[in-house]
Amino acid sequence: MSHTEQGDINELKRVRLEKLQELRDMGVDPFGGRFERSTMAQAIKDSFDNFEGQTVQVAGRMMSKRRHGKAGFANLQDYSGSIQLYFRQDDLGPEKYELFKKMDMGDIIGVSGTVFRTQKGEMSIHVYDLTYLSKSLHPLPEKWHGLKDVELRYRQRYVDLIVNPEVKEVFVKRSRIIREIRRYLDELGFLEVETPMMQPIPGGATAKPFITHHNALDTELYLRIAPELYLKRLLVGGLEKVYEINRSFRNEGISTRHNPEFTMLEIYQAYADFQDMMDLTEALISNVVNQVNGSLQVEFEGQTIDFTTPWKRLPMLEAIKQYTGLDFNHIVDDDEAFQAARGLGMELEPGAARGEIINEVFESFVEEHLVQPTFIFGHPVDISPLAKRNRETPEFTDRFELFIVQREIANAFSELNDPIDQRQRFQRQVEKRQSGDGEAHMMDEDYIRALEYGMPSAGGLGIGIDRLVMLITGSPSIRDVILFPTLRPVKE
RNA sequence: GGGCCAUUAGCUCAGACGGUAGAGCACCUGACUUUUAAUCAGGGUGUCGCUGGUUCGAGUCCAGCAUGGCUCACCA
Repeated sequence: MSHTEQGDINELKRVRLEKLQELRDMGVDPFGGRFERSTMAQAIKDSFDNFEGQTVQVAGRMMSKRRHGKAGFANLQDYSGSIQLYFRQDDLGPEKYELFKKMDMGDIIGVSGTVFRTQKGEMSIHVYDLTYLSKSLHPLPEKWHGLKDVELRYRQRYVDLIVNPEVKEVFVKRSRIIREIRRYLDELGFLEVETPMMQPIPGGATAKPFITHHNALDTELYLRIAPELYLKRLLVGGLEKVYEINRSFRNEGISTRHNPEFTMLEIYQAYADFQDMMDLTEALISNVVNQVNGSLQVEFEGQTIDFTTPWKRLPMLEAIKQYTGLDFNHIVDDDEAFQAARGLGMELEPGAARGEIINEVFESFVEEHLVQPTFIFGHPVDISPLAKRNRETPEFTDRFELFIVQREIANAFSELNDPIDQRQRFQRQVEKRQSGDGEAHMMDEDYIRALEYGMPSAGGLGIGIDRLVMLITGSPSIRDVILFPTLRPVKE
């Protein structure tokens, strides 16, 4: 232990360190090893009749302790739940009972005993042997308010998980959601793949990347902002139905809806289009919600979200017309669009393209109204550099976004597979980049070459897993569904 | 990055007008062999986020900084 740590040590920790030494002096290893459990706390409660009178071995963390002279009670918490323990000096003998007396809240122990019910009816274990498995040196937060300090909850998630049971439930649910997604896609014959997270050219989204450096290669690498371009290379290679669930990274602001690293699901299906992806999105999400929550209705911030299919499908221009009265079908050039947006009180940078303006208007006036699951489709090509143009109206794309409680949950389109058009779109992005837009795409020659070999027409879909988990678990902040959200490091 | 708010004991929180720092839980000592927010008797364990300033005197007022939350901007 370092000198400074010694100096900073507080009374509570000092007392526990002393007890630790006392255990050692008694010949007890405070950090015991393997312990054979015969069952779990919750299992005993769930089928008490089968367990009553039986001998069991359980292990876990002691969360409370009530001593009554030469007997006492404690509560033992394991992954499944918690159960009360009963200790009697007459049954344990003075040495083991001394161990019980020394036990602190938070200590991890294994016990052996018989299952019984107390006079007050509490299902309990009458302990006749106990083993120290880990001494806890820090006091746990208060027992009925739990740990509330948000910063501490995120920084020391382990403590949060110990004392706030609902936190564990959220992350168990998150795991089930992802498992259910995998199961669903695997059953449809999709192949799960892993593509580079460190990329020489970051692409597939408009976002600022993190930059890092590889020493041996002496080259800059970017943490991926999306897996998209690699997954579509796989379509070229003949992997016709692929998906990837993993992290992407964007070097942007942090908010209740944004974490610098976040989990995205991307799915690509050859010979399909964005309509197929809409059907898939609807089926996938409604299935997951139903499997995980046992219902298609979900409460979120006082609102009931109904995932019953089919969901509303609304063309973007239609939605804008509905909420602003503006019909961009009749506003055909950039100038006119600019004036129209100004008329709505929007401040725009001069030189914006009609498509960009349409998107701005949509985000400012429509998004806030989209509470129930709604597909918005038909995005301008100006804001969709990787999406296939619509046959009838080529300045729009066959693309949709899914909105639920004002949040964008999914984004999908018919994938652009024309290498010549793709090159021009990249070129346009490169120009934007040169004029200072750090989020615009870079030219990706290898991706163009892949398209030149021939990529089947395909539908592609991206779903923000963290946001989906937020909805399903009723969590208002993305930090509530990420175990270790990004925080500024504490500096010494 | 902007705006607003918060920061007091291990945890959850009080601290009017500026006058020697408080409670509950936890912890320590003792009593108690079926309690469960156990109870009873006793004990306060603190760089009031940090640095300055105003003042006879600052947890309290002022400024700057730090960390976090909400929100706006940006995005998924």
